[in-house]
Amino acid sequence: MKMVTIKDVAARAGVSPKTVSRVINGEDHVRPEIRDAVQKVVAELNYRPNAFARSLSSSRSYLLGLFIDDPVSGYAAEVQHGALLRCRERGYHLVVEPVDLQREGWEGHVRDSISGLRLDGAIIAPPICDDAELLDVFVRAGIPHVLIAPSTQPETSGAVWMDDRRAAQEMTQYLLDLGHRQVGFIRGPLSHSASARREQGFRAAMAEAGIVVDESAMLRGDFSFRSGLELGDVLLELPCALTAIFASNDDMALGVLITAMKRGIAVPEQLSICGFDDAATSRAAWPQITTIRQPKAEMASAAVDILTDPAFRKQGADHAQRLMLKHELIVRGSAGKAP
Amino acid sequence: MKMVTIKDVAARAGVSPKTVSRVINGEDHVRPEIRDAVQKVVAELNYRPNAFARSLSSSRSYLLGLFIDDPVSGYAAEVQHGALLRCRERGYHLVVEPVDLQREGWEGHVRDSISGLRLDGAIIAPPICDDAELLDVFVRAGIPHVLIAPSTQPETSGAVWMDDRRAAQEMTQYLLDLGHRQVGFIRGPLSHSASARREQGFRAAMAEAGIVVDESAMLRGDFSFRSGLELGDVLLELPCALTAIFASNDDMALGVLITAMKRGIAVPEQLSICGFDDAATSRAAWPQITTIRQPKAEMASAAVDILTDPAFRKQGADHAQRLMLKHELIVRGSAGKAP
DNA sequence: GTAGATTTTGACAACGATGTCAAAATTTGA
DNA sequence: TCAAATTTTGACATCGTTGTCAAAATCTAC
Repeated sequence: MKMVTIKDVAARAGVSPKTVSRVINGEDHVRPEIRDAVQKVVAELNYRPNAFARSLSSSRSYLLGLFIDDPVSGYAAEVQHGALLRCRERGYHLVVEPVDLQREGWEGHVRDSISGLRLDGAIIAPPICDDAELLDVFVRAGIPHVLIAPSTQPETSGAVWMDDRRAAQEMTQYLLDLGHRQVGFIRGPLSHSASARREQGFRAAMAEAGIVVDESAMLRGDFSFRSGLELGDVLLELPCALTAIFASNDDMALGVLITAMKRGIAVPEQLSICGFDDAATSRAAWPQITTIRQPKAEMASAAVDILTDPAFRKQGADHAQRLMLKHELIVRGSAGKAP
Repeated sequence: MKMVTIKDVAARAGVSPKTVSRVINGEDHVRPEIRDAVQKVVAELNYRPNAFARSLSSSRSYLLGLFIDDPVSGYAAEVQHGALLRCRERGYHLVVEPVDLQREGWEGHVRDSISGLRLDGAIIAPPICDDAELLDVFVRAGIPHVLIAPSTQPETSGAVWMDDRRAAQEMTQYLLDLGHRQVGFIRGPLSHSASARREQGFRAAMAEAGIVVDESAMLRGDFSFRSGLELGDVLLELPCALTAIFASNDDMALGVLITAMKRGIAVPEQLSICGFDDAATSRAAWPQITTIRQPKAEMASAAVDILTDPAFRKQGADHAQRLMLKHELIVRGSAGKAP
């Protein structure tokens, strides 16, 4: 197919290609009447600049990379969507790159994207945003990058996050306010730093209420539905008779819910359950799960904003930017008054 | 950051840039010893070709577009992942483009991707792969494209799909074999062509068994959890006392399941439920939902294969390729013997 | 050993935009 | 009105690769 080039537009508008370029990029120093004329021709010919030529010439790619561990998860999907929409608004495109740190050769893939595609910036999702070796690849390549919900915040990286600790604390407080005193907690995997912060929040709220946490009711899961199923069984066998279980993500909360159902335990009448994430599944269950909404899409859009902000781009990756977004406690049916 | 160019490699290997280019692209006509020498230098310098320069020069972008309606759905995630992995194997990158046909300006966005990024090919997911206007944009642009599970198969488009009709027929037969005679069916939205084929399969199996379908037990949902919830209520009020309900996707099946639970109806003892899709949620519920596994990732990989197949690329989009993949009936706990 | 066929190699010109910088046009100030 | 200051414009080189095509090297057959 014949493509319309900047020359075609220039010829038809009776100006030089450079002038057309100026109009397209909204630069100064173009007389209004010429600007209008050029824009008219652009519209007429339906001209679109060739992204490759532009990138080659300007050494900007208008491409952001989203590096993510498990692109199939609902979490990933929401993050991606948030990033995608904002990219579009900003005239950028998004390239999604799955990174499996367990697999040999991940570094090569990441390098390929950075060097081959000349990414203008990178968004790195949890949990891989906590991997020092991975971050080092970006730092060494001099690519501006923003971490989503990282555990530590390296000087050289931007970051967008929410207060997991505080959110977990609020959720725990919510349970305490409902009269619960025997509360079990299911931690997430060590690889997810957020899960540690959630645990801290839980402990803080309990301590504040003067309740000694029963360590036998603090189990570690792996964020999977199955582990919720299994650990729920363990918790419900406990002699201390829990009246509430707080799982540090929704999939596990769902597992606990199903386990309770199998055992004929009424939720929330006999047992309150709450989760964390506001995953799609938390709404699919019955009763729907009381949980914490993470601003997933918003974190991603914010990351795009940071990376595409002209001011930020100018000063380079030195002034890594940081931003904390708000979470929200979503009350649904799975948690109720203590029996 | 200083980038390594093909010239650097050429200089160090003592050959011309063109020869390096030949080695990199695996072309013929390079003496083995030179090939090896060049490859060694490439490894030493950690050279990666600049994708933009390459694209600009060769008028190939090594970029495929995935055009999708709702990128947040689990379906989308699986399709995307399948495509992503295969793209990587083939040295391609994937750009995901959400397309909202309801929104003014979608055509402009699609055109932007095609023209601006010079996509080498496009994968179009359901349900938008059934929109003639959208397809026309690709056809006119002369972009090879493969439709995933489309309803009709235009001559100018490739397609990858599964046999929805047959799958639904098998599922229905499975219910019939379990002794069910009063079976309700929840259809999908008209916009999803697959849902019509699933309905046909259901009717075919019922007809074959000599059972007259009760039209009042054939309701139309919109593939959402909520509609399963509501229509489940309607079906369970029916005087004909259904012993099984076949929802044409898992989210709706889940809705029916929850409704049954709320009403104290035991699944599968009193009511069998089955779905379609093998969505993540179908495993999260209890009992887990008996369903049809769609080869989502496989369809996407196959689409990538078609688009990146050199033979296909050479002969152009004229020889649109077609491929049907196998589904699988997944027996879980939500369907059992008729009471 | 030589002519001719074949393979291997490299020089050079694209690809389509933007950056640089100097020329042309316009405005300003006296 | 003219010189100087300022704004607007375009010529040209450049980004890093690949396509084209002719030159150089090698092989084949007599």
